[in-house]
Amino acid sequence: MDTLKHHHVFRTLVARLAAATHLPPEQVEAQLRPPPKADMGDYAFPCFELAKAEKKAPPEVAKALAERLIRDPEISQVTRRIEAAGPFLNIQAEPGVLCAAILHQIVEAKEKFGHGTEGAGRTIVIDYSAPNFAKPFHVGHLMSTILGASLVRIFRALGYRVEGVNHLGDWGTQCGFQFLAWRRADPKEREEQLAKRGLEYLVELYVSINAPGKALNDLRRLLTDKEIAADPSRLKEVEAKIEKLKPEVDAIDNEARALFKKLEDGDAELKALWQRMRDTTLQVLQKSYDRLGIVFESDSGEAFYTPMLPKLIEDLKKRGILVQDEGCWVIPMSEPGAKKKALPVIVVKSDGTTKYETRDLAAAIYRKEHYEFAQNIYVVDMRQKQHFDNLFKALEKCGYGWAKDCHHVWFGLMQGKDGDQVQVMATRGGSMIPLKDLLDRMVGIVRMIVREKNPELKPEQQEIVAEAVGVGAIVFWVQSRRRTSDIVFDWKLATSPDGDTGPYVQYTHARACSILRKHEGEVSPFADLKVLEAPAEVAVCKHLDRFGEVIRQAAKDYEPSLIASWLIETARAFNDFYNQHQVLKADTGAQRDARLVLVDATRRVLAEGLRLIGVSAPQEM
RNA sequence: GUUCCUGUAGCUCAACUGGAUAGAGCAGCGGAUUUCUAAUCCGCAGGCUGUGGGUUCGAGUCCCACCGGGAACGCCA
Repeated sequence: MDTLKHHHVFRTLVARLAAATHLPPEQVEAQLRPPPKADMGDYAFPCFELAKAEKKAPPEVAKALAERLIRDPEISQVTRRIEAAGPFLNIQAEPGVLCAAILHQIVEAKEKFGHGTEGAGRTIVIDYSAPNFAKPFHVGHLMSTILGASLVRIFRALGYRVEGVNHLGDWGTQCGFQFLAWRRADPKEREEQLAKRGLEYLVELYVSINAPGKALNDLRRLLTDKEIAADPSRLKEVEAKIEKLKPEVDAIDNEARALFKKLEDGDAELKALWQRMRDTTLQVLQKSYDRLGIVFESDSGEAFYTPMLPKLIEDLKKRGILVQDEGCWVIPMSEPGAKKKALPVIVVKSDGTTKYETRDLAAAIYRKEHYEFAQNIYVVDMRQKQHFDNLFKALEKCGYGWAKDCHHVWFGLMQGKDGDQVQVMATRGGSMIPLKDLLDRMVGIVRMIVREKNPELKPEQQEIVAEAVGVGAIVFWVQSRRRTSDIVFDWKLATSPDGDTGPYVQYTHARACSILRKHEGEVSPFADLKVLEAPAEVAVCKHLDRFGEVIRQAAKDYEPSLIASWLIETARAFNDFYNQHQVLKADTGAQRDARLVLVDATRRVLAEGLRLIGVSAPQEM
């Protein structure tokens, strides 16, 4: 399964350690880890389990093991120091040998270093981004979009065939709201506005038609406010306002629902309008995807699956999986023995229309038939956890064993800060920041820095760098936290160019490229890499060595942030090396040649790591 | 009310899935440039890991309770 290839120093240690302890090599490999501090050594082996098996104290076992290994001729060729430190066995590899072993792997594998073939012949479907029809692309969409696109790249690096699907929210009652707003607008003006402002105008329509509904919600929220609840006169006032507003909101809701039903029933005029609105949306989205370097294999949204619904529903009814409940057709979710009744999944609403659950069922089945996936992944925020739990359970109830291959990769919410109030960014509330604004602002900040730091760069080159570093900074910011925590959007934090950021890693990469550029020649393939013995050199190599392991962990946990933090650590190690040692003006030619290999390897691996998380790597900045 | 996330330095986050003295960045203070890019590097300071119990050789990590923050709770998506 795990085809991670280790260099010969590591392999030797595992083999000899396994022989000395009589443990299976896999177990030794799993336990062998770097100690907390670099001066303790390169590898540490905890002796707790071994001690348990031998019924001895761990420090005693560690000591005996150390004495044994020191006398092992194979081990002594690759190690400099082996010692017991309490219950741990610490091993320092022979520095030059270790550096050479690691760098040889990179020189050989080039861009493929760290990649794997464990996914060969298997397909993964990743459903991500999925913005809604006729709504703006804002910073709230960043998480799914960036996380999903990154997972696509990571799984491809491990040999999987990956199908990225942009499951557009282009069907449902919301379309009815959009149509209603369109109908209420002046026919001449709406054409002009759509031609001139495109998506922006559609968003305006959507916000305006939802304004009464939002006002009603706000009023209802006031009812639970302690201060108001305690004051009968104000409470009455609020209740009166609600009563007054309710008929209007109900009317809008009913009309919108009716319009959506008409669309779903096949009304040609609405279908044409729908197509125009969809095209307008996609056209604008494409600009953002281009800037982020994202390409989807499919943009089949919810609408794509609607033709499959009647047959699916008929089939489920026939098999007795769908049952009637309060006018709806549902899949019951309650387990026979459970004490609490779980709510059923509604597949057909009482007015005969379908829900997004219906389309998600059809989509999953279609993907299984069409792609034969090994995994079907949904990159959607945590609010929909229950929805996906239900969806997967429903698939199971439909008799699909592959339901277990479906995963909801959830993430925390992007929240806006309004004074002390923290709330989720939403289109309805109008509190969201368009993605374009955020990217433009960051690019602007970077543009100023480029002009200041690198004035000899040609203006058009400066602009390319500003775009790459600006967009990269935002992408890195999103990727630099674990996906499970919420983000409170803060302009200052999101757009900072200093510290543990994308620009830091990009700058490090550019520095490495700069050395190679100044070298003006080939990096010698015959360099004697064993001369790389300084602690800073060894530290860089050890970081590079971890790349493959980090990619695999990121794939296993669906957590690209692991690559982001590894990039920071690796860049830091390289900058430390850069500060301490000269490359082009090294003391000896042998040292220079070996360090050039190190610089070249670092440059390669950093660029690849950045690519995997969706950040570009300019050669100068 | 039920369920699910979350709580670590002033702020934003890590901690290799139960291992050694809990680490980075920002902000603050002090240093390093006759040098391949100073968008860098080094040092100082900053902590009862929300609180209380439990599990064991060992807990930020697992279990229970409580407190604070966020979210979901069928005919929206």
